[in-house]
Amino acid sequence: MAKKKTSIKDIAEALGISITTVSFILNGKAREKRISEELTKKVEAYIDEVGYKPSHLAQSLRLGKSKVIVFMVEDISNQFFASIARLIEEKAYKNGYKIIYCSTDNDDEKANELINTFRTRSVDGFIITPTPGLKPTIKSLLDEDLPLVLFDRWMPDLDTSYVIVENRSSAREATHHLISQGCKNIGFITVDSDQSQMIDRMEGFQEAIDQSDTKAFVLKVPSSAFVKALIAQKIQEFLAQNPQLDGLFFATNYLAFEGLAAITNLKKKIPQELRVISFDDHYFFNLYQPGITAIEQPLELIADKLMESMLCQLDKEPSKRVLLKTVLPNSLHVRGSSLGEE
Amino acid sequence: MAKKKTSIKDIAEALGISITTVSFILNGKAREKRISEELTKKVEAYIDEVGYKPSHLAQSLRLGKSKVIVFMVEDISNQFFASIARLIEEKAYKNGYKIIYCSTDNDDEKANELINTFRTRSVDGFIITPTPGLKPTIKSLLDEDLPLVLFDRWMPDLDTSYVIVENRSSAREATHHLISQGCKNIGFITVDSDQSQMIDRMEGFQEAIDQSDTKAFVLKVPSSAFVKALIAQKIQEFLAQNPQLDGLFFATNYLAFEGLAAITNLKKKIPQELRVISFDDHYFFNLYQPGITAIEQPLELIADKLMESMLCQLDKEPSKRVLLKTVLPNSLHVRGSSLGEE
DNA sequence: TTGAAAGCGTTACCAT
DNA sequence: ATGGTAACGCTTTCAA
Repeated sequence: MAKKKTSIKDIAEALGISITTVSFILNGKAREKRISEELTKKVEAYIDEVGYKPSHLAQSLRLGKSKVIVFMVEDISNQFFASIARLIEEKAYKNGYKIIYCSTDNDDEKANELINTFRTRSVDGFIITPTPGLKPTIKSLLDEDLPLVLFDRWMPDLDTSYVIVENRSSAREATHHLISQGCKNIGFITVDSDQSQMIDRMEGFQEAIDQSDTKAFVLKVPSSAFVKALIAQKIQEFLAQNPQLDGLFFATNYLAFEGLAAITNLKKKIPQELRVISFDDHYFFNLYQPGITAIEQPLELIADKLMESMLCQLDKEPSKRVLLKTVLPNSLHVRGSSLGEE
Repeated sequence: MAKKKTSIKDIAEALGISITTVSFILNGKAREKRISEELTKKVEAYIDEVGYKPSHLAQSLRLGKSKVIVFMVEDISNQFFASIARLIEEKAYKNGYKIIYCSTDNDDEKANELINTFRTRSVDGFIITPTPGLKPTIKSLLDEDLPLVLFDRWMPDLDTSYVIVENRSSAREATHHLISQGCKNIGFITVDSDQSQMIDRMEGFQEAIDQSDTKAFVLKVPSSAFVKALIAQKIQEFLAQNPQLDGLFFATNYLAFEGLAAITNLKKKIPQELRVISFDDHYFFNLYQPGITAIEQPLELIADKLMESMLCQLDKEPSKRVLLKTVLPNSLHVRGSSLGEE
């Protein structure tokens, strides 16, 4: 079929008019440039006929904008990130943007490399879940005035736009809930990392503990142990070593998944022997028997704010950009797993 | 900081040499073009110093390849597609390709629009989970010699590269398994759609039924009912109307999720009263009590083959491309949910 | 051993 | 009311 792609030049030649005229018509400037109705119609008809589509590449090169946003997360296959990906996709396409994704695995080196691949001005903006080691790179992005929104975590000493949730207060509230259900010895299971969201959750937990006469036990699963089987094993050991535990708070859902496996292995009854709660609600928690109490992040809102924060940078001059900083509330879904017997 | 981006021209000027020379050195052709060691070193040092990165955009325009692959699936937030996304990402980046994703929602019109957005030669290849209505568009992609790999489903009367799994035989095998566990009345729950993979699964189910003295009950959830709550309701009605059912085969995992909720609502015991099996294994199935027997698609292999099929088209001349057609085997994970009492 | 220049497909300024 | 043309940043052929 169509061997050679039609270009604006071909159209101009075929119709015996100039490239400029075609371009104007294509860009809806026919009126403005006072090109005759008649010619406009003719050109439009021809464009339709040959099915011409302008080259994004050439447009990007010329205009200096690629209409591409990079969505750089820890792991795109993680349900949380995948859901956000789905939600921002809609909004992005609606605004003429496409999304390139990539996963960092929380690996600084890999993340740095990826950012450097993209900063090659082939990309208009970055949405990133940063790791602490990314600070210099993020800073350089900022220096280059590249639109940037951090999410899930942020960098307290960098002036960036971000969308995060109230990790600390939600963790505190959830811990209070466990305490109110009669827990006296609560285990907090988190990852051994200094990502801001994890630190905040841990602090919220500690705050609640400090305000009560509950005992706290903390397990930080080393990120080196990040093979599923190993996580489960670590948790199982932790549970076995602390038989007095009557409550368990997982800092994120994939830890909870492994934890549930461990609990099942140990034949502990939820919630009778162990009350369980997790950060990051998941479809699964609702289906599990008993339902797992969880803190739900407002996905839709996060996605909304993410794109809003991005778009409001994309349009404007670097000088008069507004860096939206959003902190969103979560909601606690109380299900069977955390209820004390009454 | 760096206000103006450095271009190859800036480098040439700064060093008082020509653009060509810089370009040659950048592209590792210094040797080949016999540019002096000395100059090469100098240029490389300077490039390092100013942190120059070539513009992908300009390169793409010049070379006619964007090094971008579109990954167009039904729904990127679906765990299956998200997992594949994660796996092909690795291979793509390793080969210098980036991935733009988009979700079709199985909506022909939306999918068509998306494809047309991309065919604008800003993209080097397409990986697509097609819907039947996409045939003309896919055909036109083929006509334009755009590298294309279908997956999850295929289009029997189109000569394309694809990666699919053995839906029919796996469904047959799974059904046989249910029968061997004593099921006499098996319900098959699928979506009302003519996607090839769903048809194949259904046929596999029927084949097994036909070879036995088992009775089959089929529920096709209308895609119009695709709100989660509605799916669950449809399934619940189906179960209530067919109390004789002693086995249930879900054609895909999200149906199973809703089905499990329905079963829980009806207080049916798995597997004592109802043996359950699902297509598309999921992390969740292993954790659920009892474990849900499921057919697992070989994700890694699918991703491997997907990129292999893509890359082997990307490199070659349209005329001498090989269209890889891959059909991969699944594996049945037997868990508690399908075991007959003995 | 190096350089000039054409060209990829656009847009937009400046002419006419 | 239209058209010529430079420029976006790069690769590559041809010349020197």
